[in-house]
Formats: sequence, C-alpha cells, structure tokens
Amino acid sequence: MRSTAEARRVTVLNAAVSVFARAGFHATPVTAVAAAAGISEAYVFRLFSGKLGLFVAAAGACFDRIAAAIEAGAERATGGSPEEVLDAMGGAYAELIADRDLLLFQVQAQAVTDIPEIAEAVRAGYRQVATFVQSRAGASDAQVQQFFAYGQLCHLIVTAGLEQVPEPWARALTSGIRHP
Amino acid sequence: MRSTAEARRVTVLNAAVSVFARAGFHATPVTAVAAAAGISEAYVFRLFSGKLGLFVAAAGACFDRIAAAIEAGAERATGGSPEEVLDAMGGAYAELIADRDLLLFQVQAQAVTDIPEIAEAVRAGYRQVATFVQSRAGASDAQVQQFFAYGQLCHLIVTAGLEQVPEPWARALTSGIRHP
DNA sequence: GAAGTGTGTGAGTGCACACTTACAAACTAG
DNA sequence: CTAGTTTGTAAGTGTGCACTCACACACTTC
Repeated sequence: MRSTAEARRVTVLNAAVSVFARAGFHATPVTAVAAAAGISEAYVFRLFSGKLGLFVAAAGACFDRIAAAIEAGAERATGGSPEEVLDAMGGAYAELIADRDLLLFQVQAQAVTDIPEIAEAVRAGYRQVATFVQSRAGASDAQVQQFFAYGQLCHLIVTAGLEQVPEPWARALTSGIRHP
Repeated sequence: MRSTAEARRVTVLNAAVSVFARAGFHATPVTAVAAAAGISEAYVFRLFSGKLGLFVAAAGACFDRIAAAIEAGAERATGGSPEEVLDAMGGAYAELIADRDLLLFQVQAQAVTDIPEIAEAVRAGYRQVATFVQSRAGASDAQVQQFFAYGQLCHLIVTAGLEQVPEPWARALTSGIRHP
C-alpha cells in the first residue's frame, strides 16, 4: 500500500484545479490531470466517478481554499467595521489568486454551467463564500454586491491580460485593483 | 448562385454566436453551427479558416452588436451628465442581453483566452466598448471601472442562475441589477 | 502460506469531431 | 453553346479522448 486512496484524492484534486484552470473542462483530457498528479489515468477514474465528478470535486476544493483565505484575511482586519473587514478580505483574496489557478478555475467553472452538476457546484461555492462575507463583515447587501462585482472584474482583467495593456481604457479598468 | 458568400458569412456568424454561447468553444462541434445556419459543415470550413477563425469572427460580431446597442442607448439619455449617460448605457445593455446569447458568448470567450487569437479578440472587443463608454459618457476612470465591474457581476448572476435562488446571499448579489 | 482487500497500471475500445477531397449544380461571360 | 467561376455537399480520413478490463503488486489476517 503506497498511499491511501483518500490522500491520493487530495493530490489529484490539487492537480485538477491547476490543470483545469488553464484550458477548461472540455479541453483538458483526464490524462493531463493524471500526469500532473503523477498517477495513471485509469486510477483517476477509479478515484472519481468520471471526468465530471472530478471537476465538481475540484470546484469544491477551489471554493474551500478561497473561503479559508478570506476567513484568514478577516482575522487580520485592523478594525471591526464592515469596510475594514471587507478590505482585509479583499487583500487576502488578491494575495491568494496571485498564482491565478483559483481565479481561472472559477472562470472555467462559470463557463460550463450548462452542465447542471457544475452549475450547482458553482452556486454552492458562492453560497459558501458570500454568506461568510456577509455575516463575518456585517456588511450591507450593497457592500457585499460591490465586493463581488469588483472580484468579477478581476476575472476579466486577468483573462484578457489587461494589466499588460498600456492604453487608457485598460488603465481605467485596472486602476486601484490590488495585485493581479 | 443561391446566395453570396458574404451574406452566408453573416448568417453563419449569427448562428455561431448563439451556438457557441451555450456550450463554449471546445464543446461545440462545427456541425452544430452549420446546422443552426442551415448549411453543410464543409461549407462553413470554406467560409472560415477553421473552427478558431469562426470563433474569432463570431467574437467580433458579438462585440459589434454590444457596442451598437450601448451607442444607441446613449442617444436616449435624458441628460448629458456622465451618470445619466452611463445609466442609459447600462439600461440598453440590460435589454440587449435579455436573450443571454451575447452575455454567455462573452463568458465563453473569456474562458478560452489561453488561445492567443481569442485573447486578442476579447481585448479588441473590450477596447471598442470601453473606449466608447469612456469618451461618450465623459466619465471618470472610476465610473467606467464601476460600469464594467457590475457588468461582469451580471455574468456571474446569469451563469450561476442566481436570480432563481431565493436565499439572502443571492438576493444581495442580484439586488438592483436590471433585468437578467 | 493462503485468502482477502486495497492500490495501481498497460493495453485496449469505441466514438466524436476537425478538417479534406472529389464532385455537382447554379450562374456568368464571351 | 461553351468555358470558367462560385456556391454547395456527401462521403470520407485521421486523431484524440472518455472510459473499461484484465491483471499485478503490496499489505493484512488467520
């Protein structure tokens, strides 16, 4: 027994988030995930119920990591006001997505929500994050909405590579956005 | 000669925007676009340089339609202040994307920006729209940024189907958003 | 040490799909 | 009418990939 199945699953999920993030669900063969995890394709199919099951599980892992980072960020808030807590959460999120895997995975997941299981996983992920943000920061609906609107703007900035574009319109969209 | 090639190209592009919007670039076979346009797959390959060329052309058509709608909306602004013009543009956009094809196509395009030609098409599209918004509304960088941030939030709301979710976190994210 | 259980893989199988080719029909030019 | 051009297709071809199966090795239990 080289390893337990449960430990393998964790390894595979980390690899899956990374690999699916780059090319998306349909363009990523399961062999690519298997190779990144260092095991055979056949064993990935034994550990998960299929490519879809693997992707849905990876989505869960992705949102878990985001929620954990935002939670840790909130702990570091200098004050207790909603604005300060939201700002600390935003900073933690900006740090987390510096490597882009988690951000790109979200974009990929949103793009395949025509598959009901994935749509449900996306909803569950945002439910987890949004309810935490709202309750922990004690923020108003409008503040929570703004928090997520600018988060989604980050998705556009990163996918379109706007931080590399020196033109005025791109500077307008990226100005003041932390990190990416 | 049943039709000119140029007229066929327009038909095919409209079909392509619709069909790619649903399942995305990789999951959409060219036969599906051909069927929606009412011609054979082989002829689609003669009209466009390949599946990628077709998608890039469809992206151009998509952003052209968005820019035209926003421009028309701006003409209907009740006043001349940046806020009023932006509001009219937002209203026009909300109307335009009621059928969801243009919105979902943007999401799909952003998801395949790892393909350089598509990334460039997405940048070109947002350049077209953002420069127009900024110059026509005479808005500040921050106002333009906010305009696009809430536009991107619409993408999340629609892809995740949040308008169907009765829970408080979903209401917070969708409150005040026009239409979708 | 035999039997059972959990971990792991190589070698398929079948199908979907991007793209090509050979060919046909409509139209145009002279 | 004929020769040439444009619009259009049916029928392939080759490849990549999701998923399976038979089999092997490690470890435990009695």
